[in-house]
Amino acid sequence: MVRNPSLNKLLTEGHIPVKTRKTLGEETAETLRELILLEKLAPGTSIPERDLAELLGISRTPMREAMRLLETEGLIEYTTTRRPYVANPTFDDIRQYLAVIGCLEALAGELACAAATDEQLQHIKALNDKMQSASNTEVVLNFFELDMQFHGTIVHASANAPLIDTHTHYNRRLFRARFVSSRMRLKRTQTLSQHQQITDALIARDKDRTAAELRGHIHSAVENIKLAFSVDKHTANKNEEDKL
Amino acid sequence: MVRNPSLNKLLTEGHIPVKTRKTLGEETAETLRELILLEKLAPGTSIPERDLAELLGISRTPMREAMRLLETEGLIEYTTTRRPYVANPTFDDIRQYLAVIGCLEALAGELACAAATDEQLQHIKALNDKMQSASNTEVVLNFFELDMQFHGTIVHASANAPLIDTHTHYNRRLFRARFVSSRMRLKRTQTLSQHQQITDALIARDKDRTAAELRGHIHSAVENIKLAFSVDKHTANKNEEDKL
DNA sequence: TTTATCGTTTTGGTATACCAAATATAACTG
DNA sequence: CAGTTATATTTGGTATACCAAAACGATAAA
Repeated sequence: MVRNPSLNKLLTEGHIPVKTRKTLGEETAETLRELILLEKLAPGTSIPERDLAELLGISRTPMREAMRLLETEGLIEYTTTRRPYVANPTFDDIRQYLAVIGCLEALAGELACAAATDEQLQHIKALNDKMQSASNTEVVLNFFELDMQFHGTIVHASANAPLIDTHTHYNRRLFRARFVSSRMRLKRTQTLSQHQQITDALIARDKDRTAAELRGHIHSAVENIKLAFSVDKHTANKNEEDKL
Repeated sequence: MVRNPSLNKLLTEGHIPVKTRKTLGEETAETLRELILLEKLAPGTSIPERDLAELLGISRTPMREAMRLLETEGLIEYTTTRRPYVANPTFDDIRQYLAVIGCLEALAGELACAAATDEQLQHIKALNDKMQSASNTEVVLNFFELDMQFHGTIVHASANAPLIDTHTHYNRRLFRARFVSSRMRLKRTQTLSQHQQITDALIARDKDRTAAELRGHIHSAVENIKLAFSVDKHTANKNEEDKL
């Protein structure tokens, strides 16, 4: 806190938004996360603490902290002898993640029906509109970004902090899978119509319908990713053969 | 790994269950967690790294690691100036946790209907039977233990590792609340009848009914904890007054 | 050629030292 | 005496050193 009593009072009363300072380890976690999600660090890569710390010009202490953080997020795993490496989830892992995130988003949708402000609903609607109209003209990455934002905004509208937090974690584990899936534009019309249904249900503040729509949406995400996964593995194997 | 190739083969083929060695930080996290859940470290208590490390006879490094772990579990929080203290959730926080854990358990119940082995279902039934018959004779703590086991076993039967993990985390955040609630034996007959319904639905492997029963069960947990919370706060205030 | 053995190097775990920021304490001033 | 300022102490963040375990590599034996 601040020494000055009168200033301190201001802070205590919460008029000024105070954000806790970020530690070097947390910042490192962010850059590490980006490296992993953008596949600068490919799945399965082993990541010795020293090398990575040196690479980023920091000591091992905050690097370890960052790696521990990413471990709880499921982006980094450890061998039985505690050697860290970038997680490389199987399709079955991903299906499990999706089962959970589906249930989380359904809950979020339910809560959002009661808790969302009109502004938030308008924002969701705006995102949906943008996706609907721009689906053909926009480049793939933008569409993907919009998709993530759409879901994220719904979850935020639930106003349930731990739910938002847990959702974020699962989203990170699924980032690559969703990205790959989105890249191949599978069933985009289906995706768009589902988004439309979700948006409508939300604006009507219809809990059950919103939850059901979100559940169905994630359910078809499983199918899309399954397809994307098999294609991806196939090309990966071809590359392997090329190397041999 | 092991140096000997033939031994190594055994390990790789997974015939021998290999558990990754626990680090001192993780062990410390466990003891710390116990200290917090058993209120040896009361909610709100500030916990300086050095003191606590010295208390447990270890250096600050693993202690920091442990505290970081408990932070992600929500048992430890940090002030804006990064001073750690034992989390002290409000009733509203707890309600938010319960909303999430309710949805998680409902999902687990659904999955368990398809994934559970007959042995697991029998185990769940056995736990329920034990609670039903022993509810009057057993001491409070045993009843509480059985209750936790009952729910935990259902979640495990879902065979969804990340779900189990996330559920464990939320359970820890709710441990004290549930314990306090359980201690005052509110609506125990209701609890027992709900457990019976859940067990029946599970054994019938009826997804929808299981999910619905679990949802309802958690919903009444909110009511119980709400009541317990107000009583607890009241006595706490009385104690405060006693001190003055 | 394959497999076991031994010495070397790498790597994660832990303890410790140091610093800057934050807190507590004392001195001071209106 | 309330409130400010200056000083001392505590505390968390980071870097670094050291150790034991693990991985590596070369050599020897079957």
